[in-house]
Parts: sequence; structure tokens; C-alpha cells
Amino acid sequence: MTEKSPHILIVDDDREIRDLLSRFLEKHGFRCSQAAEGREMRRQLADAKIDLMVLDVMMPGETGLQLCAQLRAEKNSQVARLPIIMLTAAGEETDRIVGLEMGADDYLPKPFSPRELLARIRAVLRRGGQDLGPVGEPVPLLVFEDWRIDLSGRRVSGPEGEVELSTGEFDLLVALAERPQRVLSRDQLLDLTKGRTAQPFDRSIDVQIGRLRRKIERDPAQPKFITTVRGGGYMFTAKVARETGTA
Amino acid sequence: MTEKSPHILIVDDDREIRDLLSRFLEKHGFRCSQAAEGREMRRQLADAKIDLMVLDVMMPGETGLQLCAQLRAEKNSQVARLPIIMLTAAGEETDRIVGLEMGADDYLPKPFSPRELLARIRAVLRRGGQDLGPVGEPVPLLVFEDWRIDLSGRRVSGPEGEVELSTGEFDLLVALAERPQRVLSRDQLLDLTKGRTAQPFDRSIDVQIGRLRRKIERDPAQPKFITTVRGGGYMFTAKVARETGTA
DNA sequence: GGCACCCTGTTACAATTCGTTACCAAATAG
DNA sequence: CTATTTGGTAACGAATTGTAACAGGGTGCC
Repeated sequence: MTEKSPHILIVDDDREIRDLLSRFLEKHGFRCSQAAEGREMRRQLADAKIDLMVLDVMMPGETGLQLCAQLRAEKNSQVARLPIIMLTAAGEETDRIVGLEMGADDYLPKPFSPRELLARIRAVLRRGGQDLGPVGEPVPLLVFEDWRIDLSGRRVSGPEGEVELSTGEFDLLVALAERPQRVLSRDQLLDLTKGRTAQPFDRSIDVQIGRLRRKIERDPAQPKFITTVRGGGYMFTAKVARETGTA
Repeated sequence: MTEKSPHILIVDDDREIRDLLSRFLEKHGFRCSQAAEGREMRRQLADAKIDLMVLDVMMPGETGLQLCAQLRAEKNSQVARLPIIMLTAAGEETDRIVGLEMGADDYLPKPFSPRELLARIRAVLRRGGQDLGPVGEPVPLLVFEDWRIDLSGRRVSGPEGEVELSTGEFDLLVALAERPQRVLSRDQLLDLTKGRTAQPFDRSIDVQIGRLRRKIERDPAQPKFITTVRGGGYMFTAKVARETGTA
């Protein structure tokens, strides 16, 4: 198989990060180009066939969000479908939401390890060929068992059809499902969902977990997806995949 | 009661550095173990629940890079996911790249301030791995006789079907079943399951063992799987296979 | 504004789990 | 054989989690 290796464009204002990622990805068989800001990015996109773009959210001038939105807006152009992975600042849950709404295919919170990025790139490229379908907009999803979470539409559907979750329940579910097989403490969950730290006798997470279980677990008393780890927190125990599908 | 704190393994051939880091990290609430070379490192990894490893690149005998690569190569074992922070000689950009390529989660060039290491450790622990694969991906299992332990789903099923284990019972069973044919002291089991050290007259492990036996042994008075080693601890005596299955 | 409705955090209480203690039996030492 | 040590386990109490009920705050509608 003498297939050409995928060509990745790294857009970040920090030269060191660009270089590091560039060499790292090249070592793993990708071809890389770099751009420090929007103008350069556009030149690269016009000059070469880019297969995937890694885009930093925080940049002077045009932000990654703006650039992403612009690209996605270019209907009937190739770049409108270009897979994009966003790099967001730590803990900026808002960036994630907005990023996905802007049409990013995935996102990675800083700080991240390069091998995480590598895994995401491969995942996005792997599924890339699938959504060549008709009109449907590609939508980032988390899928587990019979369930699918539409991250940009903030909707959840299970085997019986769509389930109505409140804002808080949805955020909690996503926080868990994005980190399966990991025990998340109440503090972490509070931080991830509300961005706040726990009060002395804060039980709000427990209550929200209970409400969420009642909506997504077949038997809320014997939860299959959200397991309690006594003294530790909660853990999402289903196998979760990131996919891109149609809403 | 000792609190649950992350357990860090420091691997460096320089005893002074090990001691220095050890004491510094312990001051900041971590528990530390040390290893001077690869053999000792492996023993530590097998004996205790290590949450993160700090690994020096330059070591006589096996280098940190080799060790890191070996660990990452151990598919369907926990250690393949163990967070690793590499210590590299100054200015060795190559080491940095290669280190990350080998699967380190972060790297720190010498000389570094302990405070810097502390920050990286916290960042890496906080981040955790979060690469999501396809849904059909195999699930790690421990299998012995008619029993199967679903490590990621935290479920256990025996010949009569699924058995309900509490959090502590499950953790204890896994600690034992992952180290069959080895005598584990109460201290080790406490560390592996609760991340704490034993109090003077601590019998909690004995009691948990009893509870666990009642749930998984056919005749709890004549235990077949978990045998008592008088004066030593407990030993899991069944032949255990690490497998991957579907759900 | 007033009202209805929904979401969410707090509180209280029930259920579960876990560690400690105590006592007994078994194993070992002397 | 007796004394001592070690492990098994019942029972109790403390800690943790599940959950129902309630209240405050927000939103949208009239």
C-alpha cells in the first residue's frame, strides 16, 4: 500500500507547540504543515490538499472559533468538510461547546499529551470516509451501547427514542461519558459541570447522578452505566466511542 | 486514618535525586516509592498500585526510553496506561520527541525545579488518559475457572451468573486476581485497594476477605481461590488468564 | 407584575457499606 | 499438653450513598 500519508495542518500561534507537534506527528507517519494565524492558514489550505487541521482556539487576531466558523460556512467548497480538531484552554467547557457548535469534529483540552492528540487524529481520519453521504451535516457524537449523545445539538437518544435531559443532567452525562473507565470524584464532576468547587456538605452531584440514572438506566437501582465507587466518586463503565454521524 | 493519596514511583539511578524528589513530593501529599533500575521498577509496579511514574531517561543498563516503550507495549495490562513523566538531560530536544513518541505523557528537562515537576504531575494526574476507541473494542477481562471479571465494567460473574460485589470487595478481588500465585500481605492489599497503610491493629482486610469469600467461594470455610498464608497474608491460587472479550 | 412551570441545590432520613471490636477456633511454639 | 499467636467472623457503629420532599430562582406567558 503506497498510499500517501495524511497531510495535517497545525494552526497555533505558539511556535514551540507547532514544532513539537509537527515533528511528533511526522515521526508517526503524517505529513505536516504549519500556520501561525488565519492568513497563513488560508494560504496553506489553498496550496495543498490538507486532510485534517489541528486548530488552537486561543490566538491573537482571529480566534480558532472564528476561523472554524468561516471554513464551515463555505458551503460547496471542500474545506467546509475538512476535519478539524480544536485545542482549547484548560477547563473551558464553554469553548468545547462553542467549538463543537462551530463544527469542529473533536476537541482536546490543554494540557494534552501528544499521544492523545495522535489517537484523536487517527479516530477522526478513520471515520472520515463514512460521512460522505448526502445532505446531512456531520455531527460529533458520543456513542455507547444503544445510546447516542449529540454533543453539538445537546440531545440524547436511547433505545426507546429521545430522552429529555436538563442542562445539568446533560453536562454531567457528557463529563462522565467523555472519561469512561475513570473514577471521577464529586469535586472533579462539580468542576467539569459547573466550574465550581464543593461546599462542605455538598450533595448536589449525588442528587444529579440519581436524576440522571432514572432517565438513562434501565434499572436505576442496579446502574449499568454510571457506577458508584464508594469513597471515590462515580465512573462511567460503558465502552464509549466518538463518532461523527447525522443528527 | 491515612488519606488516600496518589502513589508515585520515582525511577532514577541517582539515589540523591530519588531521595530529594521523594521527600519533596511526600511533603506535598503524595506517597512515593523508588527504583534505581528496570528490575526494581517492575517489582514495584507489580507489588503496589502506582498512579504515576517519574522516569529518568539516562540510566545505566536499560534506559528510560526502553523501559517506557516496554511498558507501553504491554497490551491489555494496566501498566500500558500508566502515566509517565520523563526526565531528560538539558536541551536534548531529541529526547523530548523520542520520549513522547515512546508514549510518555509529559517530559521535563533537567535541571528542573521540584515545583515544576509537582505542577506537571498534578496536570497529568488531573488529565488522565481519555482516548476513546470504537464501541466494538474488546473489553479487558480476568478469567479464572468459571469466573470472569470485567475490569472496565466492574462486574463479576460466576457459574451461577452475575454476583453483586461492593466497591471494596471488587477492588480486593482484582488486586488478588491480578497477582495470582503470589502472597500479598495485608499491607500490600490495603495499599492496592484503599491506597492507605495499615493501622496498628487493622483487621479490615481480614473482614473484607471473609465477605468476599462468602460471595465467590463455593465453600467459604474451605476457600479454593483465596487461600490464607499464615503469618504472610493471602494468595489467589487459581490460574488466571487475561483476556479480552465482548461486553 | 403575576403566575405557572421547570430546574437545581438543600435537607432529612433510609439503606448500604465498611472498619472496629470482641470473642472463638485453629495453628504454632514451648 | 498448655500457652501464645494468628485468623475467622458476628455484631455494632460510623461513614457514605440513595432518594424523596421542599424551597428558591429563573423563564416564559398572559
